[in-house]
This record gives sequence, structure tokens and C-alpha cells, in this order.
Amino acid sequence: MEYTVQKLALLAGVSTRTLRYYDTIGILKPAKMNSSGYRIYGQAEVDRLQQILFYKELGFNLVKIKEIITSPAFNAVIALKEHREQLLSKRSQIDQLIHNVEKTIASNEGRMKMTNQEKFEGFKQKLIRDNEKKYGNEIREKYGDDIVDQSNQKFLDMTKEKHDELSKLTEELNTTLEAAYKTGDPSSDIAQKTADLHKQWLMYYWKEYNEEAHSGLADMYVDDDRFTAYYDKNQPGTAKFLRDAIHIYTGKKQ
Amino acid sequence: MEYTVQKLALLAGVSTRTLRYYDTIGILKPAKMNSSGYRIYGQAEVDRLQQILFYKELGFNLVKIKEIITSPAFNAVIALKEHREQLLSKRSQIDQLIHNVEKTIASNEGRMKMTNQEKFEGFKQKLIRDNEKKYGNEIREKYGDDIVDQSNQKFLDMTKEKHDELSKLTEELNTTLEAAYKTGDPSSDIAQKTADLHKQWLMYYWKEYNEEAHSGLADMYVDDDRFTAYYDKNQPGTAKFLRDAIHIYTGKKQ
DNA sequence: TTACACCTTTACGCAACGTGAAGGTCAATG
DNA sequence: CATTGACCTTCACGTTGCGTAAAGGTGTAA
Repeated sequence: MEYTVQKLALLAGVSTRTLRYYDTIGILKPAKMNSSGYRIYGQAEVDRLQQILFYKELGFNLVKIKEIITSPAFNAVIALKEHREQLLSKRSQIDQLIHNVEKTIASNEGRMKMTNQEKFEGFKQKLIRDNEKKYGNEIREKYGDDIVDQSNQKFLDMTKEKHDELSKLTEELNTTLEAAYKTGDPSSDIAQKTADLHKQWLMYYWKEYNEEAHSGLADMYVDDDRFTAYYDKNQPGTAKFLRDAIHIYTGKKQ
Repeated sequence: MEYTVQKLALLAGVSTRTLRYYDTIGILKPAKMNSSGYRIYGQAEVDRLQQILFYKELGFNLVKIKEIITSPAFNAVIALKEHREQLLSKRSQIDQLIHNVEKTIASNEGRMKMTNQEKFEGFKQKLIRDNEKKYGNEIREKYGDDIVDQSNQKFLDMTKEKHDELSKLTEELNTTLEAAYKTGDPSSDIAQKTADLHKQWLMYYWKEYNEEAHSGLADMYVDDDRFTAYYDKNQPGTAKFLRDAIHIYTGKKQ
């Protein structure tokens, strides 16, 4: 039995374009060409196409399929297991997305006060948050995933109430820091109060608290210009002051 | 605060290419261009970018994001709900894939006798199966989805044992049909036995049995050349004979 | 002025085809 | 025998969200 493109396409339920494409990428070449240059497929090609379609239904891409069907059968099992892993991780990604979308729906719907506008307004807070996250990544590398993982997730999971709490806490931290700075003494009660507020504030972004990480972050406040610029915006030296206070608070320095 | 492409890219954790792309597709235009044609972004653009990235993390494509952030907030909730539906259906698709992949792994691994080669070899059987499926689709349109749904699925779910049963049944069907044909009488015992075997054989592909569908399929055996060719390959007239036997069996004809 | 880091536009590449366009081929028909 | 209509062929652009050169202008510090 011999088939032209359309015959085979009809038989297999694919388009003729698909068969031509499979020819050009070399995954399914016709058995021969007739005198007019028509593609002629035979039984072997039908079988091969069946295999291709089978693996395609399992979600493999054509490159993988080519590998599988051109090399010995043992590769198939390996490929299948790899593929299963990929599918599983893809599914958990989607689960995450669904979770986040639902959270967003809830926060958009239930409490309309927290509009998108509000949620994203205030550049400075965002700058800081982004930097926290950025340093979170560095800390993650140093101290392992668990400490910082899913700060983003925590933020998304935040309800309006939590969000308001955070806003208040941020303000309190700022005013307390300003007052503490005026004492000039990082070991003063108010400076230590500031460090404690900073810890609490941090806990909105980090899943677990860890003194070493906290102290490390404080170092980075001085090392990174954008951090420094933010904390020093009213009074230069504030970043350093906060760092010292945190060092004392975490027991890193005398 | 003003940002060039790279500054903003660094801040937001995206590439400069991305920002330029967002400019060309009009989802994020810079606030202005300086005298040399450099893109300059301001605070509003940073905010907008944050929104874009937020929705991107939720898995929206850029067209949808553009719709959401350029039109009033109420669209956002609708879009989110639609998006959730899409994600849910995507997840169940993936669940299907995982299920199928696992079945395939099991059939490849547990019982090595059923290799891919075997599984897909034998063009005639496949041709018939494909035709069954094809007609399945037609029957589906006529009698509703339930009757034929997931014949493919059923095939995938088949274990080695089932597969062997099916092979044996197919052979029995063929030999019985041949013998029955020689009697020349579609109402003969052996012809009716054949019809019954055919029903059993069909049940490997259909979820539910239905006399009308069975009888309809028999008609198609005569109407479709490929079917006819298959059944008539040894003795011409076999397709017709089988059809008549099935008609009697299903009570369609005296 | 030289180096170097930054900026610009243009454009190909990726996956798996869909969708024309422009033009030959084959069988049946008037 | 010419025409029709259904087939076949090879380009080649469009899809999504950028990555990755390439070729060339700009800013600034040494």
C-alpha cells in the first residue's frame, strides 16, 4: 500500500503541512518520490508516523521523539521517566500559579480597598523590598534555600490586614531609626529597639529568622549603594548606624 | 529618579532586551528619550513594570497583561478568573499526560516482551484500529460522546495481559469469521458466534456497548473501502457477510 | 585621544506548524 | 484535445517572548 501526503494525512488524522514539515526536519521521510516529485509513503512510514503520534500525545517534542525512535528501545524508558519528572514539576508550577492567582483574586475581590494601585504604589518601599529579595537570593546561596525561600510567596499570601500591619511597621521602623540615629549610639536602648523592629519587619519577607543572615544583611546595607542611598536619604550615615545596631543586636560585635 | 535601560533592568531583574521589546510592543514605553535617543524611564514606568512582572509571574501572556493594566481595575478580576480556569484545565491535561506516561512506563518496563516494536507492529491491525477510532468519532457525533470516548485512553490503559487477550481474540475472530463465511449463512450459529466475538473485540476499544452503534459500524465495514479491503483480503464478500451477521445479531434485520 | 562601558537599530533564531501564494500534475469530462 | 478541478510542489511570512550577535553612535574618565 502506497500513500500520497493527503492519503497518509487522512489516515493518521494530521495535516499535509505536518507531513511536509516532518520531512524537512527529517523525522519522517517518504519512502520515495515519484517521477513528478510527489512524496510516496509506504507501510514502514505509516508505522513510524504512528510512533511519532503516540509520543506526541504523551507531550514529547519532536526532537525528543526523533531521538527515541531512531535509537534503540532502551532509551525510550529513560526518556519516559525524564519526561514524567518534567511533567510533575510542570504540574507543581501550575499548582503554584493557581494558588497565587486565587490569592490575588481573593485580595482583589474581598477587600477592594487594596486595589492594584495601592498594592504597587510607593516606589521606595518596593525598592527596598526588591533589594531584600535580591539579597535574599544571595543569602540563600550562602545559608541554603530554606531561610529565604518563597519570600515572594509570603508576600502574595499576605492579607490586607497583614499588609496594613507591614505598612505601619515600616513607618515605625523609619521613625524609630531616625530618632535612634540622633543618639549616635548603636547600643542605646532605642537603637536596639530599632534593630528589633527591623527583625520583625524582615519576618514579613523571610520564612525563618537567623541571626547570621540578619547580620549579613546589615553588612550589605552598607556595601550596596542603593541600600545606603535609601537609608541615608535624610541623614547620611544612617545605613552604617543601622548596621552597627544590628550587629550588636545579633551579637556579632561586642 | 531617572533610569536608563540597564539601570531599570538591574533594578527589576530583567534584561535590557526585554525592556526594548516591551517598548516596541507598546506595553512599557519610556517616559522620554534624551538628546541621543536613549530611553529614560521614570517612577511611573517602574511601577508599571512591577505590575507587568507581577502578572507575568501569574502566567499571563503580554497581550493579556496589556489589557489588564491599560483598562480599569475591574477587568483584572475577570481576567484572573478566566486565567484560573485555563490553568485548571491545563493542569488536568498534564495529569492526563502523567497518567499516560506512567502507563507506558509500566508496560515498557514490567513486561519487556511488549516492546515498542511489538506494540506498534502489524500494520493491518493498526489500520483496523485506526478505522475503529475514526468511525468511533463518527459514532460519537451520532450517538453522543459517552459511547466511544477515550478509546485511545482505554488502549493506553491496557496491560500486557489485556493486550495478549486482545491479540488472541483478534485471531479467534479472524478464524471464526473465515469458517463462518464458508457456511454462507449469516444466521448460522458460527456466524452469530463471530458477531459475538466481534462485539467482545469491540469492547476493547469502546467504553460502552450499544447495539445501534455496533450495527452502524457493520454498515461502515461495507461502505469504507479500506475496511472492506481488510476483511475481504482472503475471501471477497467477507465484509458484507460480517455486516449481515452483525445485523442479525443486533436484531436490526430479521 | 584613547579606552571602555554604555546606548541605539536591525535582524536571525527558537517550536510546530497554519495559512496563503504561485505554479506544476493527473484524471475525468465536454 | 482542451479544460476543469483536485491534487501535488516549493517558498515564505506569522505566531510568542525574548536571546544573541552585529554594526555603529555616545559618555566619561584617565
